[in-house]
Amino acid sequence: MSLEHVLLGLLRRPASGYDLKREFEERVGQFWSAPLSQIYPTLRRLEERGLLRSHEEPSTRGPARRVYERTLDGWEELREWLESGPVRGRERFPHLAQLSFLGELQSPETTVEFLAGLRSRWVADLERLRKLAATAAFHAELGLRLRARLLEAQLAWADDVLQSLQAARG
Amino acid sequence: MSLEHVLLGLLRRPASGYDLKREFEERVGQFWSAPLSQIYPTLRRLEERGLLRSHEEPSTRGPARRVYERTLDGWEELREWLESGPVRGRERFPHLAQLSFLGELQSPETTVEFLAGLRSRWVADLERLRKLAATAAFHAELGLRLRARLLEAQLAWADDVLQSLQAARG
DNA sequence: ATGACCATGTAATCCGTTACATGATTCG
DNA sequence: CGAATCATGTAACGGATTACATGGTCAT
Repeated sequence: MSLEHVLLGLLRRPASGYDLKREFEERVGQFWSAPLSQIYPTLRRLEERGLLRSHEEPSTRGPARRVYERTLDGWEELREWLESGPVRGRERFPHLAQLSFLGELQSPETTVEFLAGLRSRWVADLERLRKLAATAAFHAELGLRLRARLLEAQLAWADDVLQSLQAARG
Repeated sequence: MSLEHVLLGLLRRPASGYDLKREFEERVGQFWSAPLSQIYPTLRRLEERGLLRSHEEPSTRGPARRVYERTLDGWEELREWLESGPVRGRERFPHLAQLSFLGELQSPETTVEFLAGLRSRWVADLERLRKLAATAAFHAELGLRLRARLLEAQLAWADDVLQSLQAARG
């Protein structure tokens, strides 16, 4: 499983499940996310397997915090994962599947609207990203730069297609 | 669920589960896939819900084929899905998560190897894609063109990063 | 007092993958 | 005879999402 590895990766310093949820969004939010209801049990499992250890700490407000840290075995596991080369991800792009069926609707306006919707979403994403990218460490920044390039490529494609659709209609 | 919608979308003409598996690879293989073991029960469920209907047909070889086709309700469901605008996909890019942790290894060679691995994978993907793109209908071709652009952007990024890493090491 | 934030979790359900099981036909 | 292709499915497991449940603190 990758979530386990991602959690190990995020645990550079001791942190609670709640902390990790935030770290998640800050450090890998652009390419991964998980709800607390998945994080908590996963941390437990990692502890059972000896890859993490934990202790309770009082909280300034709210219930006691269970703070996790990597064990040596946990670090080993992470290192192996990182050294095993890039994980092959089977990505799903449901919107592209939609696009390939839109022809059946015989409605150019719907296709145009659809593309315009994608486009404006990507513009918003790119904007958010640019704000993030200002403050980021090297390895983290690599991922953000890629995300930016991908979004730019997507925008170029959308513009392209929209133009050719409009040209076809006159 | 999107798999249900994708199956509805693929069913332009009556087809068996086995047929659909192929259609899948031909028409949306670049952005979606599903094993037969998921396709069969899903078709059943769609039939129970009245979105598909089926009948058996003898096969030239092998067991009888169960051939499905969309009902009016099925077509309605598909149309609504397509008209509801682009599906927001929560994409996971485990390799980018890996990348953001690689810094902790303090080993530039590992990072370089990692990137080189990604790069060569993408080169292979792009090559396969170019062969496909020669023969494709308009709406299908849109998706392939986007895929190509994305792969190109990824390659440009990889080259960029590799170069700057090598420059940093001299 | 109301709502946001801190902090933990369980349960139900769904989606997806892998493994297993079966058997006929055709081509080399 | 063996491998590939046609054709169907079930079962077990694992991963992810959504809903549910609880309760304290702090700022307005």
